[in-house]
Amino acid sequence: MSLFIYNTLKRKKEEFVPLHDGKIGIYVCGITAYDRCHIGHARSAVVFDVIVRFLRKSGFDVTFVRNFTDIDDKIINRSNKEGISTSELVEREIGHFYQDMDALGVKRADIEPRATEHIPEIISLIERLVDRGYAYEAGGDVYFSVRKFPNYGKLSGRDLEQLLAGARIMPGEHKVDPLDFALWKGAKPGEPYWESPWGKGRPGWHIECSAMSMKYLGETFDIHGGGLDLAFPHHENEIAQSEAATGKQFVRYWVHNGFVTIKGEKMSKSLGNFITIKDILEQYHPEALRLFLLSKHYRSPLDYSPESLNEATSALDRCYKALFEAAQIVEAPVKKQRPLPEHVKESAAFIKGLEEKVDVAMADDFNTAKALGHIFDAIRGVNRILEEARRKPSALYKEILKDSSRQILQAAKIFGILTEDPGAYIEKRNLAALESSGLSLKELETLIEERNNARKEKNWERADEIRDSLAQKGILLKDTPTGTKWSADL
RNA sequence: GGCGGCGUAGCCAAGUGGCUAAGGCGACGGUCUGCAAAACCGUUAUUCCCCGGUUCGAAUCCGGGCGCCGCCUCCA
Repeated sequence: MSLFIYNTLKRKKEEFVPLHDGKIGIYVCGITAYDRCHIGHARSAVVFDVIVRFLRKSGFDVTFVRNFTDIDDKIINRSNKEGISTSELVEREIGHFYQDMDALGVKRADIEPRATEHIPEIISLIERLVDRGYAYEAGGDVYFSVRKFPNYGKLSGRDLEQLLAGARIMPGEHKVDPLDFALWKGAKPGEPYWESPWGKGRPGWHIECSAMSMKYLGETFDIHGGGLDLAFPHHENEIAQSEAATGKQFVRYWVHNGFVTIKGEKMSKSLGNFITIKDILEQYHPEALRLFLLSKHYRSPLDYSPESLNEATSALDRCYKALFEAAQIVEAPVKKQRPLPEHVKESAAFIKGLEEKVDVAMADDFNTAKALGHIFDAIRGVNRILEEARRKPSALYKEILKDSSRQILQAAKIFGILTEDPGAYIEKRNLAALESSGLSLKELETLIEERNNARKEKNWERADEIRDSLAQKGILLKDTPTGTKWSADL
């Protein structure tokens, strides 16, 4: 199956053909480790996590690199403010990052390089640029001469004159042209520094990604990703530096994810309107967050609200409930071998084709929203089969439900959802509801018994009273042929 | 101001020239139930921001409006 990817460089969807047959190198800009990650970071992480999973499943041998920026102005400022070293701050925040990602089920990249561990590579890349006349030293800094690189602006669609209007030289900078950007920054007193041919200093932000991506993936590689806000200037500068140094195309496909917004505005540290991953996960299941993040195409803006997470939670519950019910049927002893009705066979046949449908959707520029739609269709299919299985039990349902569940789980894998045991998921929700209701299990069971006695005596008033008061506490009662069941208000 | 994107049901959202405009959340009616809940079935956009054009045919292409958002400074 051909894979189509929207390439920011070309501003259109195009067929993806890897540089080396069957192999893909992908580099994604990671975080600057100075603060907790918010939902915007989660989106980028989850989107590329899913993309990498899909590429691997499609048979590609993927090398996935995601960096940590562990030295820059924000890190220095923050560590000064907190009175700790930059490395203490960075270690702490990378620890937080891993906590969040592990909770979210975002897999580690194959290589997770840090800028400070690649100073020699960075220096040699800068030297190459100086040698080729694209960079110059000034006052202990080294700058890239934007005007010497003719293709500058090709990614973000800007020309130099426009850029010049907004560009300026800040105090303390030594650049010759306002358009130029720093490759190396001379150390100010008290700042961390490394020795270099230009004296003590540290790398600029953009150069680390060029140096590290080319080190691990080669001077030309397939996919470079990141948030849309990185397209300019970060990625534009990466292209300029890398291509000026090598004379070769740097990246073949640029992939940018859209922002998470809140009330229609971009969520960002500077606007202060962000919600951290940690905060979200205290209230919602990690898979509900993944479902929310994947519910819209990765390039579009995605608006966060508590309601949207509640919706995602309801949708997730629906899936787990169906899978749980299916597992119950699979385990229940049934002797009858009634033949299966036609519509059950149709549902099962649809579910058999699920993985292929999901793959087709994903191969079209990673259309997760469409793919998830197919998964929900399949869940409805399972519920249809269950409906029939409850009405007219037959041992034949066991196999068909087992198969259907397996296919759904298989298809859901690349999204990192439905990874829990359905029984455990529901149990967890139920216990949480019980706890927040303030009742003990014993008290709840006593109430259920009392209600059932009332029902036997047709004392509906008392029975409903008990049910209503439990409902107010978030516990639902369900009278089934096999007795009264209680559950969280799913 | 320059560049880019978006506007599909009550809400979220897929669909980029032609089969019944996916799916989720919600609402309403039915089946089930003592009544409920869950699940299933049905209803919920004769129409895709507005106006004009191209075409046998447009949500989808083109032109013009209106509205929203992003980038142009650190940002996933």
